[in-house]
Amino acid sequence: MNNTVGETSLTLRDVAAAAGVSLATADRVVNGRPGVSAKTARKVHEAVERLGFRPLAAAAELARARSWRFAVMLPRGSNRFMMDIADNVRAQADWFRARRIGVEIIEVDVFDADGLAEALADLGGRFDGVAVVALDHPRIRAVIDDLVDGGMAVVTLVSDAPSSRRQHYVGIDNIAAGRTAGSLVGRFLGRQPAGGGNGKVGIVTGSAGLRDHAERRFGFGQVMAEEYPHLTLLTPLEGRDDAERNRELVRRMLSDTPDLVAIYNTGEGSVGIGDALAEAGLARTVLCVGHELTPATRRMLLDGTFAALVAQDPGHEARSMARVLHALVTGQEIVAAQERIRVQVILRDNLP
Amino acid sequence: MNNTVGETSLTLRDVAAAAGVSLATADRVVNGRPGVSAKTARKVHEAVERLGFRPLAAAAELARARSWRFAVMLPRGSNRFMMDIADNVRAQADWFRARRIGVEIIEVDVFDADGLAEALADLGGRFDGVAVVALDHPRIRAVIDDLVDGGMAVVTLVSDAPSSRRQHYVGIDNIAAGRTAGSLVGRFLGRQPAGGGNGKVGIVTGSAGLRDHAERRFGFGQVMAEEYPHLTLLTPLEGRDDAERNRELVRRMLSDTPDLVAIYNTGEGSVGIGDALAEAGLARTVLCVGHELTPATRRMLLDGTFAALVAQDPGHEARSMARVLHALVTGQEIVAAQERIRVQVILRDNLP
DNA sequence: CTGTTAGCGCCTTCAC
DNA sequence: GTGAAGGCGCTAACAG
Repeated sequence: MNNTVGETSLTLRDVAAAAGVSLATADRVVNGRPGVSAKTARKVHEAVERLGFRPLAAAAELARARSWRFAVMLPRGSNRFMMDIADNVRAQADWFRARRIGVEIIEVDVFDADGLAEALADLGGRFDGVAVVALDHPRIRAVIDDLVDGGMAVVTLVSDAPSSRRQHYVGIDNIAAGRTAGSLVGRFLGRQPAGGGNGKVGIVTGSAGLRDHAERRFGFGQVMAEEYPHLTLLTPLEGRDDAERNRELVRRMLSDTPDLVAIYNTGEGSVGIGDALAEAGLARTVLCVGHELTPATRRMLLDGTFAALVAQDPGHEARSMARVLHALVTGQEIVAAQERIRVQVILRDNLP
Repeated sequence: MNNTVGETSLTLRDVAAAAGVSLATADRVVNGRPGVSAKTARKVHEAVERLGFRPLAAAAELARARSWRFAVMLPRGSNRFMMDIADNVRAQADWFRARRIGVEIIEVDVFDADGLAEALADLGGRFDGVAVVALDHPRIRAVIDDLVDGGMAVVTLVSDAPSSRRQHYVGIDNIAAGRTAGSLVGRFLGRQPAGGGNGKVGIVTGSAGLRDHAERRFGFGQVMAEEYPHLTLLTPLEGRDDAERNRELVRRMLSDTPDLVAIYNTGEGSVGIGDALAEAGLARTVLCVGHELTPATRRMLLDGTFAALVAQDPGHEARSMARVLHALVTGQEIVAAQERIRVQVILRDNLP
């Protein structure tokens, strides 16, 4: 076991000397640029291995002397979580500037695939990289693939388009997130239902068409069916992530379902659910689990209206997006473990 | 709302010109070095503000042309979690090398305050920064303060020494971690005890003297007393984080306590608990919550022996330690949000 | 296919 | 207290 990490500075010049070639040739080999004979390349590679050379990132960055332009496409005028992402991107201004990266945040209407597709296509040529909250739609896939073909680095953010050739997805596994919510609901209710009856579980979702919400519902349903068959899932109600609509939906749900024991919200607008429960005097009686940490959900976690939240960290996502795009355009390696976005469980006790 | 982040390259030379001074003077002001009159400094600061200048990190790093030495002090021959930290430090070899940082991992006997103190004192002068799994002990505090006075950057890792003048703590809030474990146990058991009796909760801990374990027990006890008074906590048993000892303790606990409903392990060696329960045919009957994700706890989470784990991410901690030490020695800013180590809740469904 | 050379933006002597 | 000049390690023109 070697306990010393990171050796003393060894420069490309040393490698070139060891391989008996010029600096420029060594550089070409190390960076995989063309114009070097196989034999020479081998000599250089060997020297690199033998000496254990790693280029100094700072010198490479400085010498490259070029700047980058990234675009971040977020859903227009939407929910708090997306605003958090945007804020976290802005909070990285210094980080970007220190790397000569200019970032433009572009707002688009995500629900409209054609609009998103056009806005994306419009980016071609003007940017070196894009992060986009995607829709898994044939048109979107096609545009993403065109951009990638055009040499642009493309990462999807929060909502993936797995069928496209995007280089990376910055976001959580939404099926796992749904399963996690399911286990929390199931375990918190207890395996033996207390009240005698078997209990109904209501589901509030943003829109049946959004991939992330659909995946969460799927994961949630899986766990319920496998592990908690005594609980009955009600038909999901679509509130479009809007608190007001959610409140109306839950009001009706409460009057229609006397044996409602829990509610799971796959998206935003949880505060409407809390309000409806409070009106009915059922806060802390009906178990609630939702997604994402916002001022509203934090408050409802603290006052017990929500028992738990399943969340992703917008700060981590914004930073990961920046690092990944930067690594992609500069040809650096991506540290997979660092960029894996965790499915977090937040209780009142581990609120950050 | 400004949607463009990170402007075009502006160099120190531009700032110097705008302020009507030389490059060297502008540099002195920007880096807070002495030898500049107040009036000149003001002119430069003003130009920096007006133009919105930020130094290019890569150029600064390259020009500084100096290397650093960091030491990482970990408990000797200890548990899996510490090995994970060490592995993650080694996995960053490239990151360190790219910044001219040499890292030495030093193993010490943590339980021995005098030995740790000596080993730490021994570092003076030989390193620019240290990360240490600390003991909150007067001697340790004194040595840390001496090192800091001597110009060394000191961060505590996993276990803090809050009374010292260490610049940063890389680790979780252990009271919050204990509270989180308490809420999980309480909620998973159900507010109304099912079996008629009120139920006993066993506690296995590493050593009463370790600050992190003590804090976890404290947080756990708080939640139990406040929220689940119907549950009775048994006296904590010390198994020194050893699986074999833990197995013995739990065997005895099971025969002494017929109405045992749950076990909380504040430390390592959870596998011994699982073994004892399996022998008694009580796995998945007695609820278990423990700490840290290892191959053993992962397996027991998957087979249902453990219901949940409260964890911290050793990869995040190793990277955070590296970034923080680097920022401290190079005088860069620390991104607090990025370095906050989260108290994670891991269920079978959100296993990474 | 290979080598030479002039910077990238900042920091650090050294001289004034 | 201030300025001039060289160099950090690598890249990208340009020659050869």
